Amino acid sequence: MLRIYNTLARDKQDFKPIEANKVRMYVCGMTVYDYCHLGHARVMVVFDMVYRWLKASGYDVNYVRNITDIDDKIIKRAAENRESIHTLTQRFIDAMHQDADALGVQRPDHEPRATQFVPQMLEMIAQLEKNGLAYLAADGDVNYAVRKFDGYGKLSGKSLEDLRAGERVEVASDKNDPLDFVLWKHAKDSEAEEVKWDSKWGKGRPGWHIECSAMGSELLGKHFDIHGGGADLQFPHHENEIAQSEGAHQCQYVNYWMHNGFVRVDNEKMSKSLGNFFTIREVLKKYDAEVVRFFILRAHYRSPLNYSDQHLDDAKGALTRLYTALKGVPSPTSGRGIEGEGVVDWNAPYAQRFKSAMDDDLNTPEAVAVLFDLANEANRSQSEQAAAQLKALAGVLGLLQRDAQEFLQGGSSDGGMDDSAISAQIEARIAAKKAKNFAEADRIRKELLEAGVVLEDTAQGTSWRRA
RNA sequence: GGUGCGAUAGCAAAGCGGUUAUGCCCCGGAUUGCAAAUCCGGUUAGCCCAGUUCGACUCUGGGUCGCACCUCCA
Repeated sequence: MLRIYNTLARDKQDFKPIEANKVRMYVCGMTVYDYCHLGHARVMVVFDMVYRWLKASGYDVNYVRNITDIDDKIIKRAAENRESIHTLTQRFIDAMHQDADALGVQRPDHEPRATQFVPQMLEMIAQLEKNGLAYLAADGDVNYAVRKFDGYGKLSGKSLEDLRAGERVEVASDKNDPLDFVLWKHAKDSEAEEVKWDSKWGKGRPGWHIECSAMGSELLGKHFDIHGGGADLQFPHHENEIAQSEGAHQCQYVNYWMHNGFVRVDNEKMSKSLGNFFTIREVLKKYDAEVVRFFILRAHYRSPLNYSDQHLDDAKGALTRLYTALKGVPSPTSGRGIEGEGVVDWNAPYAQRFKSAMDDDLNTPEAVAVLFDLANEANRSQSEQAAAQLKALAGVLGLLQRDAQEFLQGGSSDGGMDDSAISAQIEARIAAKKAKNFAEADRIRKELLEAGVVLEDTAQGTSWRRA
């Protein structure tokens, strides 16, 4: 049975779906005004892994990951670029998809954009107003009256008193309570028509938190199973979502809240405000996308993950070991089902270990350790079956699905020797070896090594890979 | 200041009240013309102080340090 660490309970709990065999899951996605960085990569990969594991466990999953395409930063960036917000957001949505695809992230079932759900948001705000939880402030904004909602703070474990004590910012004057947050922002004259929607409170645009509440309930219902996102969204974003959804619908919003840990650089959170971030595409210039995915899944999703070249190099070496064990195993026949689906015999010992690791709060480091044990088994026994099992299990994590040779020999584009030049050198070396001219053979091997090519002589002949 | 999380070998990273985590690195052996890859074996752990226990890296208490949230952030 799957157990999930539920932020709401601060503990691991048995996962029981609301509807038998079905899981409804929502994850907070990106605000699209810039390229995704490694922190975004982690959310996408982590919840992709959760999505895959739920499906592999036999659930029919409805996975929603939203796109925030209206927001202060988007408006600002569009103005700086002198382009429409639509042009700007579309460009970065496309870029996000490219990055996600590269990392082997499956598309969610729905990727709703905030701008397409404004009517639902307005409806929800009206309901909150009706329930006495929202009010129109003097400045024209509609705010949420935090004090009126009983359970405020239950997710983040904060009390209103604690929050007040820690206030660091000058309070916006027109709020009844400093902790109240905006549901509807009134339009300013200076703003483009593109960012204004009509409402009964006047022209304006939605606040950030209401997006997720409205899109979540529209696509998944008022009460759904899993809601995920980065740990930094726990407060205030997710706390506010609960206040909105439960305040409007008068029922439980989400059963399991999952939060992934941060990516760090030099032990500090990678973030836009600190400016210490690396974009996905930047990293992919230097490292294979699967190495990056493996690097992420090798750590537990709730633990901090330090980024450095050394760690990526290490991940690359480890992944190389797995692929080496797979040499000669054909790629899965394409065309049907999920990668690895139908191939895994879950009663086999390694598969059982893998499953219990994954069922224990998605313990991918443990699951990956099983992969290495299986690689050892495959190498030792030279069993094609073991290798096939390795590939199938790894497939559940979205790993090891490429042809081993392609992975091991890939990366020629960045200035290395091309494949035909390598083949020519290998032929020359074989000739030298036949003539017992080992000095020449070793010279060629050394030359290739300096070009980043490692040779391996086997009974079947000489193979090579890139270091 | 409030709240929460963490501290495991050279690096990274898990489980577990007693029995090999795992990967990279390092050392020895097998294999190889020599290598590489692979296999076999080995070295290097559990922040500090108390307590519980026959026995603690694992449980409890205290301390120290680190990180995060309390402001937009995945």
